[in-house]
Amino acid sequence: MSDATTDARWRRRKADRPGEIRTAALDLFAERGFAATRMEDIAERAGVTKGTVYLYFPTKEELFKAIVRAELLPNLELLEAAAAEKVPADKLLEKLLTAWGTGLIPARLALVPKVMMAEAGNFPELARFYLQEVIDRGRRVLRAVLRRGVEEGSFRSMDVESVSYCILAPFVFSVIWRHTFERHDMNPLDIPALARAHLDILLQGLMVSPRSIGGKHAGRRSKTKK
Amino acid sequence: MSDATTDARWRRRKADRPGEIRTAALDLFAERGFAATRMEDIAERAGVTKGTVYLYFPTKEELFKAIVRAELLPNLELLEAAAAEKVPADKLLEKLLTAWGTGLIPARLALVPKVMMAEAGNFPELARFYLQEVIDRGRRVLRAVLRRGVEEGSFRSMDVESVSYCILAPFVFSVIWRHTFERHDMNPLDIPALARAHLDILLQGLMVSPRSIGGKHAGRRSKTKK
Amino acid sequence: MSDATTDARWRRRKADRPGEIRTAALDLFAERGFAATRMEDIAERAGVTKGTVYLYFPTKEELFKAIVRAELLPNLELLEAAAAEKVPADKLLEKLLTAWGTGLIPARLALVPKVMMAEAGNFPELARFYLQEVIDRGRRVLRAVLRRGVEEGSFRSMDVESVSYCILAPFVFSVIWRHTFERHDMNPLDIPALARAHLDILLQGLMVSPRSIGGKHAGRRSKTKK
Amino acid sequence: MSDATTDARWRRRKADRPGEIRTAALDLFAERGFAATRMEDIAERAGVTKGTVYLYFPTKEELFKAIVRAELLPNLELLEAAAAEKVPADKLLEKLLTAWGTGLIPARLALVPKVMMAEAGNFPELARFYLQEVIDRGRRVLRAVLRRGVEEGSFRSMDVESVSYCILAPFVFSVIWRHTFERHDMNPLDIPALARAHLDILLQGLMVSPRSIGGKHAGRRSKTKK
DNA sequence: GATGAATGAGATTTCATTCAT
DNA sequence: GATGAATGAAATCTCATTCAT
Repeated sequence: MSDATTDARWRRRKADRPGEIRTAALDLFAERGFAATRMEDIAERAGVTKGTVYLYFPTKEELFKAIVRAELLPNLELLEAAAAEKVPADKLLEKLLTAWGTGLIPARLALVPKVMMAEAGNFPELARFYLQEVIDRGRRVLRAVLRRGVEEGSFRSMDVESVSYCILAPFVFSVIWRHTFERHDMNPLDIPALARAHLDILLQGLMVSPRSIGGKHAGRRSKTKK
Repeated sequence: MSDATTDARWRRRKADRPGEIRTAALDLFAERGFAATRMEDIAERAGVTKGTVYLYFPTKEELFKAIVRAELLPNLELLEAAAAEKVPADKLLEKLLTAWGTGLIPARLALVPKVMMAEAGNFPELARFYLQEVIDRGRRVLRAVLRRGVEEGSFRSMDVESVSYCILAPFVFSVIWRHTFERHDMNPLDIPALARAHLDILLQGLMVSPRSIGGKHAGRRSKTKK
Repeated sequence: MSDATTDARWRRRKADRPGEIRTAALDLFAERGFAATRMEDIAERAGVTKGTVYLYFPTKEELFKAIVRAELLPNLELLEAAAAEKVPADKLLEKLLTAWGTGLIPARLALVPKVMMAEAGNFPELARFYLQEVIDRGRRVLRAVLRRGVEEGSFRSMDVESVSYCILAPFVFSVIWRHTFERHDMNPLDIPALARAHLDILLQGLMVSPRSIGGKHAGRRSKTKK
Repeated sequence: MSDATTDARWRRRKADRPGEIRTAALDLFAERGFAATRMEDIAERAGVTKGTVYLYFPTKEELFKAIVRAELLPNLELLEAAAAEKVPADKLLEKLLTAWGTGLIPARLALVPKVMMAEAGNFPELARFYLQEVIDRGRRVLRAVLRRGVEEGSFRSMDVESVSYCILAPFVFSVIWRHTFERHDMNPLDIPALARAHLDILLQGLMVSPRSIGGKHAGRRSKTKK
């Protein structure tokens, strides 16, 4: 409207408009859901006007799909990197969970899954696509690590399919938690502690010869045993 | 319009309309989300018309709140029952996970949490209410069991707060999974197997002297150890 | 609808349902308007249920028309009585205004006009009907009185048409006032005082030889005059 | 849809949309009442579509309130102007009534009061607001004029409160009349004649030494007296 | 006669989308 | 490229009316 506005909108001319819009939209979709998020809200958070969003994305649905597609790559790269590591399986598991616990894995990474969980019913194709391109691929990596651990003799024999879910579950859980209840919770989730506890249980529960890991509560077995 | 239709609408008068509507609505909310569910769809699934829904629930929001409130009681009763059991902590844990794995805990119980996860951002008060009345209470029960297990000498010392989340996570995870990806998944989640694997890992991971449990893959430690 | 015999039989045993419903409806129509009044509100105020209203009046519109028709008779009777009086015109005018000021003319009588004023646009035929059967007839009576007064030599020559409106206006005005603003007004309309003032002005303003009337402020002319 | 339509809807962009919508709405509210007027009708009369109305007014109720607020200023300005005149009270009264009679006071001014009378029951706060900001203020001006007339010696002693109502009544009455019955009436209200008759009665009725005013029927007292 | 659960047409309101500027 | 006024389809919600009991 005013000159100031006009100036402002040109000030960031070089900025990545589509990226900014996707980011704004993803945040809002995660917070309110796809249907409850208005295009105008997305535009506002991205610092543009409604019309501009349509300049880059023909429909709200396409915007959503673009987000999922755009977030796909970082996910896959992370998976690729994880699979490439050539260390013993138990060390790899420890590394992954530690990366999660110490915040090396960015929390934003989980926003698409969070939205996906709520909207899979309304976007079946997208859900199928996501399931195959990200989730199944991730599970395959995880199953391979577990199988390698068994072959290496460090892990007990196990139902790798089910165990892979057990390993993923607390991660998925924590993601949802942070985006749903944390804001209202008195005692917010202590992710590092959760990661430590999870790792401890897993190593104790999966390894043939459990070994102690560092931490407040972990690895006291010998002591306790008397 | 036709006689048949006219007859039909008066035939089932004595039925529990509010209950039927709540059930239909909860199913749809879980499937599509709150905003994406039309009142008319709810009515249709409940076998009534739009107007009838408004006869019992003044707004869509109130319908949602009524659902949460109505589903509260069964949840709390289940919790109460779980807490009342006077058996060793590890037996109790086993019992709970077996109940889940064998379908004794109805899957519908988890629909409200599923919807809550998607809608907490839009219904902050309700989220807070649910968090306190169901989730916090459930966590307290679980923590008490874990603490008792430690005191009884069967569980290792642990960070009960974090461990309680690790125990809950696969349950929550499976709930979400079934309502989001299962329909598109080639290999649907094997809940009994997941429950067994989870129990195995937990007992191995938490107990001072792990004991064998029945199952395809579980409890081979002693053999292997040797 | 049903035969007179049936009506009569019930009238003795039970209350006059149609009358009660009309009364309740008229009150609400005057308070909120026709469109803003719900059939259920009418039923409730009449102490019956929705269905019962439809037992006596096929539609909301017919209920309104029935009210207008039912209130017609008392109005006409009042007019007839007024016209029948064989007294000098100025005495008659005084009598009428005194009747109004002292509450001899029931306030309810004006509810239909009040509603009519708001709804004439939506019920053109009814408005026309009311205009002819009540209003025009009333004006004719009033004009006759004025004309007689001029002929009798007590009133000045005048535009009887316009003067008849001037006489009616404060009455109509007070009716509306009471049903719109009085509830919110600090100084509610003092009808007796208004009637006295109106009469004073009229007699002073219309008569050839004005005469004093009783009252706080009225009839001080002679004194003031010197 | 068609090209012509598409063109048309962008053609008059610069027009004062809110004002046009308020004007259209006020006309319809006065004609049919608030509840009986559909937003779509308002839009149509304003030459826009439903959605556009909501672009400027969040709800139908707010539109009504905006109308009342917007019409407030012209009313108050008129009052201010009336009060500012420094002429003898009887001259002022004459001037006012003549202004009304000759159409110098626009009839639209009375639309809000007309609607207010029908809707006061549904908008109590607005009624109270209007009563205080317009009506009470208007009455105060009128009472001051009357009191000044008494002090100046031109008016008889009187109950200024009641007399102020008597003066207002025919004006209010005529407004309602025109918007309710005139369309169905064979003999439409002759406002100039009504204003003349009213002024004649008032001057004769209120002044200590009545003076003749020009007009067909007025001021024949001396002749008649004879 | 009386009831009130159920209906569905129609109102208000929302918001994704369009397009002249 | 960017804007935002305008649109209209589709949602929520209301309520006059029906009819089995």
